[in-house]
Amino acid sequence: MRLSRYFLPTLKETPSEARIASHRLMLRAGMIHQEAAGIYSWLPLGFKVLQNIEQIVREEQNRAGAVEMLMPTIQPAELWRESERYEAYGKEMLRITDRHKREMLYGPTNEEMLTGIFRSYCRSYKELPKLLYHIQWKFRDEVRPRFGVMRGREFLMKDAYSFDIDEAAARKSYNRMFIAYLNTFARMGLKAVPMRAETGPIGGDLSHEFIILADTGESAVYCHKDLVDMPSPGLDVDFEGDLQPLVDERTALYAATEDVHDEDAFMAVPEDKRLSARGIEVGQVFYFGTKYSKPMKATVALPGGAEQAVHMGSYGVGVSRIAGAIIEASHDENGIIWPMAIAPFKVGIINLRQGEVATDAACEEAYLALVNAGVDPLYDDSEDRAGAKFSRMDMIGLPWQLIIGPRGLKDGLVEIKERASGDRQSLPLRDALNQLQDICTVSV
RNA sequence: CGGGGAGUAGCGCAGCCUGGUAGCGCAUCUGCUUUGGGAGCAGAGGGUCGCAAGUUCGAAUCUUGUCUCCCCGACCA
Repeated sequence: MRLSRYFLPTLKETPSEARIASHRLMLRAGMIHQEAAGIYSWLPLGFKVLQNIEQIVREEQNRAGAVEMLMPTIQPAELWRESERYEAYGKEMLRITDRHKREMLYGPTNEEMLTGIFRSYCRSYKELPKLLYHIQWKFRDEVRPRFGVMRGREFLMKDAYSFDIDEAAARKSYNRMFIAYLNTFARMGLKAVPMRAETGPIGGDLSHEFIILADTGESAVYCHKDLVDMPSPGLDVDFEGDLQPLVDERTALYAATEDVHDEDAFMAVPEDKRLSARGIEVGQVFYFGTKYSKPMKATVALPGGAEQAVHMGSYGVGVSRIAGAIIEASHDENGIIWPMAIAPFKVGIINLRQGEVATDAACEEAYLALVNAGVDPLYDDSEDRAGAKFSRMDMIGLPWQLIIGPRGLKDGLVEIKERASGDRQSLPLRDALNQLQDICTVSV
């Protein structure tokens, strides 16, 4: 993509309303545009990031055996009356009345809706288990939205729902999602620690939150240090096999959010292994048994003919929130530092002297070569001065920069700069292109 | 929802106390010079001062109401 054709409205000055790094940088890098408190448009650069996150989530859900579908944003109130959550949910639920005076709502979550779908079609234990998910916008009318997309009112979320015959079977579904989440976050370059958590308004008695450690985290968390660097299970996990040992390995050590923190248990952790920090929740898994299936009569026939309410779980990943969370976990004073898997473009080409024949030609050659290699670089072909281009490229955080100017070309050289380390090397254009192609092909 | 703060040019702000034809920096446009870390000089364009009432000869400025945004807390993915 040529910058001159792109829509990248970067800001030199920081909008006054943004207080934390990710919010500031998302506004400055032209990723998002605020429409109202907690409601944002996703501009092209931000949208690419969002899609990259979404795609990784989708691939890992599919790998774990979940099946994608799509439910609407608007739901009828009746469904929520059945579970008695229509009144219980309170003002966080955005309620809408249509032209026929029917009560509707903008969905804050979809347990009721999918339970409704399930009971319409599934009558026998033979149809279990089922594990379905969708990626959809949701709305919770937070009293006080803040931190940009990390705590917006409208947010993009992946939520999966499992239906099983009993608790033992439900736990297997729970484990699938648990393992899938570890791989999902690892692929995004995040170190997410599963921690025991409160079940909240969704209800149930088994739940883990997946937490990214960051100084600006929303809540205090406590865990055993070894959990932070424990490697992810890996993409070759056999989801049809027994996942319990993998889950046990990660739940044996102490890890809890402040809501369920047990100081005595934490003190049992060796002192040099105790980690108390702040964290950002990027995912949560719940098992809640028959909380919805019972009142909503989602039952199946057992082999003997008796009716049994299905055991359910739900599993969320905050897709839009992760965009902010990654920046919180990965930035410096110059701007964002995208992990390779999430970066909106993997390579940025900087033309240091737009209009100078040899420089333009070299940039053009580099651009076309990378495009043809499937790399999708962002080529800064603007008339801006070198300094402005360096600053902007650093701010938007593309992992690799290819810097081409007359000074280097005189000796037949260009520069490659790695955003994360700041390391630069001078080399012939051919070599630079080969190197960038290798890097981008291997890690994608 | 309790407490606090702010709405003046695209962005960041001053002016308000003490009413009298609306300003600064950045950005934008034009010209010249410059050209490897957010350039310099000269010139230009752009605002019914959130909205609505009221006081006054006269309101960005004073009064009342209202809307929106932000911060702290409670709540939450």
